[in-house]
Amino acid sequence: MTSNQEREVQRQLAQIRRGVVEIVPEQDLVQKLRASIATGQPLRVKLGMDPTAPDIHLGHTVVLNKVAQLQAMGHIAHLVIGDFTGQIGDPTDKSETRKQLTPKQVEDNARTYKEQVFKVLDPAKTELVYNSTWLAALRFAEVVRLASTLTVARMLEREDFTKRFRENRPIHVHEFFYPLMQAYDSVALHTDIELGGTDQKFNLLMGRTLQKEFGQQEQVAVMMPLLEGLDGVHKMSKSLGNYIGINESTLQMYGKTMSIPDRLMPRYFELVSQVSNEDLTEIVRGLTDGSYHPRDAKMRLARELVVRFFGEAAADAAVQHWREVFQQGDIPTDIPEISITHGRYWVVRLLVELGLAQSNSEARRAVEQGAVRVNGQRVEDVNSELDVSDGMVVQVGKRRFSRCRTSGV
RNA sequence: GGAGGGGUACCAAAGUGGUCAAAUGGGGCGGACUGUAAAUCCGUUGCGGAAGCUUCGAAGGUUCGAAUCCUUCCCCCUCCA
Repeated sequence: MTSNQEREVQRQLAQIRRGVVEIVPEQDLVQKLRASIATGQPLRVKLGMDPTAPDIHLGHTVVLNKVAQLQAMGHIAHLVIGDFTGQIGDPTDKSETRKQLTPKQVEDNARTYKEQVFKVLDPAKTELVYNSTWLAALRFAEVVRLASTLTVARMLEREDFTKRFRENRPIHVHEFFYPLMQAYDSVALHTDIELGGTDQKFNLLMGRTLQKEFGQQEQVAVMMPLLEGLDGVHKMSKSLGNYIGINESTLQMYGKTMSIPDRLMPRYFELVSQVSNEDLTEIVRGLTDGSYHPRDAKMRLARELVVRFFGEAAADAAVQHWREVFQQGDIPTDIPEISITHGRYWVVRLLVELGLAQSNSEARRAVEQGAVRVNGQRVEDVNSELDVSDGMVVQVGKRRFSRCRTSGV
């Protein structure tokens, strides 16, 4: 190995290390990088995606960014659509067995994925694969063999299993198969590096176990931190509603970013921003010693995100919009339009019609609490009847708007 | 297969015949204050334009009246086999 090559190994290693929580084991990674650089063979990087919820958010991009980085170094990525594993669902604290997706749903979700994922990944260096391809083909005898490689005690090392076990909550036997199947993906793909959040540690390590069992070189597990969502506490997830989707409108993206708790700014800059290391250090320092206003940091981040996914022009518009609506309290220009039949409506019903309230009771409460405005005018009386005109703007609280589009003539 | 414990609203958790649409806490939503931040304070949180209706694992039953008592069933947990 030439010294140039060794330098390249160190360069890649240093880059890979950025932002990661843990590389297990790092020594294996070094060896793989050496081999790859010496032979010119790219490493095979695996990232699994659950096809049940096809919307990608910033939390996902933490890992995706890392994959993109590896691609930039010349390695190739296998994006595994877990259409088979998705039937079980990665065991969590609460989730019960998931309902099986139809092939059509999987296909739809996969398509949505592709669109979004390639906003981050390099399509030329990405192979999209479905794990049903190999998992569905396994015979029971082979499954038994897989299962025989590990013990219940080993399974219970997994934190959520231990926890449930300890708390006397149910653990279904089939849930044990999830890590096994994910691990088998690595066998099927001869994976060199598997990426995942820290919550994936157990599964990632299982891949090593199984690969060894199959006489393969063991993969390296690279774990990224879990990004906290808008609430600042729980990890970003769609089901918790605390996410920023990369497919959301520019205004949503900008606005939601602005609502992230201040204290998360250093973390967001580290994990989702693409600022240089030097800038990052500078930003964090400023936030810490108070010389950099957290709001300004957020504006910078919010702008960067919108630029990245939608471009400069969109970002400028988003900034301007945000200033108008939230700093000056105007009605936003770009709000969802709901078509509605022309006519006279009881406020409560109108809110429900427009999707601004789930039920009459909820709508009534909103009015009673002074949260409802029509064209900027507060509606005080629950019994009000309103004539709906085209373009009328109805607002609940500070953030929910709908514009009426009277249908027909 | 046997013995015992348990299933209450978004979550946690009280309630063991009426005063329970169900305490309390968390979460959510709204308001005030702000920077769509944090903290704090206040209100609200089954459905229903009202009368009222439905809710405490499910279905029946006892009762003037049940989340509370009885029966059957489903599910979870523990110990034993």
